[in-house]
Amino acid sequence: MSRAGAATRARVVESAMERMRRQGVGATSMLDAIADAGASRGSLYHYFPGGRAQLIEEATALAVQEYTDAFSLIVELDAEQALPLVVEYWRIKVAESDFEAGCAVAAAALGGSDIAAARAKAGEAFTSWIGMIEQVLRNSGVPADRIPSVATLALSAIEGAVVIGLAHRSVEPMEQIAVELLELVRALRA
Amino acid sequence: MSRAGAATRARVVESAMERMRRQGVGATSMLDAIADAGASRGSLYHYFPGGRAQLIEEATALAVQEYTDAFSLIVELDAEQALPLVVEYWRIKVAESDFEAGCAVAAAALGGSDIAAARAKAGEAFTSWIGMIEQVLRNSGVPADRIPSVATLALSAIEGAVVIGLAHRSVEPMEQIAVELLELVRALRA
DNA sequence: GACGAACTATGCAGGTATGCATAACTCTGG
DNA sequence: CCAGAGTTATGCATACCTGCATAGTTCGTC
Repeated sequence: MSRAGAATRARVVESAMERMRRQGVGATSMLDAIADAGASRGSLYHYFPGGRAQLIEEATALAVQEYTDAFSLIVELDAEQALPLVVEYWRIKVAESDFEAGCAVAAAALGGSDIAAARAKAGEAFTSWIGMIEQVLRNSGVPADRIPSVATLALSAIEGAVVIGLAHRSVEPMEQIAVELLELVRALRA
Repeated sequence: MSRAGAATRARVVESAMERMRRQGVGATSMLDAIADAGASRGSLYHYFPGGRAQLIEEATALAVQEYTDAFSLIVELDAEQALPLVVEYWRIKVAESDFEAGCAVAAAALGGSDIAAARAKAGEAFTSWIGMIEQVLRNSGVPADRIPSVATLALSAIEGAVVIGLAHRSVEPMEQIAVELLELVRALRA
């Protein structure tokens, strides 16, 4: 994988991630991924000797990294600043897909008992994101004993609002939970 | 479909719903469903002339009805009584599958653009459930202007907590959001 | 008990997915 | 220029799924 190969490989993984967002893990095939990426079938077992399971796992890892990068800055902020950023991110991402694509990590979490490795990666990502939200809550003066449960509530609400938003073809759920989560933090502020 | 047929047909739909909960829509095949239900392939196009799309749609509708029935009583209750019931329902349902099966309606919402009909049904169900939660909030003395957004927050958090709980193989997310949602309603009570 | 409808069982065609093998091409370094 | 690793192209075996057709069976009704 000297030069061109790396780009092709990355495109295949990205295509798989996109398919997962739109159709879920179960309906995401390797042939779809290479077709979207404009790669040939020969590339598949060259780059992914572990077969489909490896591709799905890498697509999940890519999604985790993409979202984590996008949100890495929030740990410096308080809830008043961070929450609108996160909600706006998902608002745009869901809307620009015309309400066809959600969160690839949630898709991995809901996949079958094949792809157990990808599901485990999704779990680790959720833990990490809850940790980041806890930092935001600390920055916001939320009492320490409430921080873990409020952080879990926030992440759950965001993931759930994306699902409901897709079904409703609307960003309203995301906007509503943003308002309420913010009000909650304000009420808890010491 | 005089007598035996109705039971067989119902078993097939239920098997499809269960597969959706465990593997998502995309990985749920008609052959899986009849295998689980102990039916023969001949039954398929006899009962479901609309093919796979019809089966998925009916499985989604069955899930909607099952959950709606289970929660129909909460509209008489206040949040203090209703929230533990709903969370306990999902806590048990997820745990008894050994963290393999989530919400079939969420699975339908995250399915591909085939099964658009099932996705629409999921959207209607979410709307209906938000309405039921709104009634609970009215019963609990929550200010009227906050009721829609708090209801959306509650449903989003429940759906999201199920997803995260599956990934973590834990019921803790569900328990944590229950605590926080209850605290939120208490703080809002007039 | 016989008829007819509902139901079940099984086979086939077409399409597609995975996993692998083999061959051809490309690009780099010597 | 050329040797060789890296990369791409293509074909094949196997298996699965859908959709349909056809035949056999069971059951209620008359």
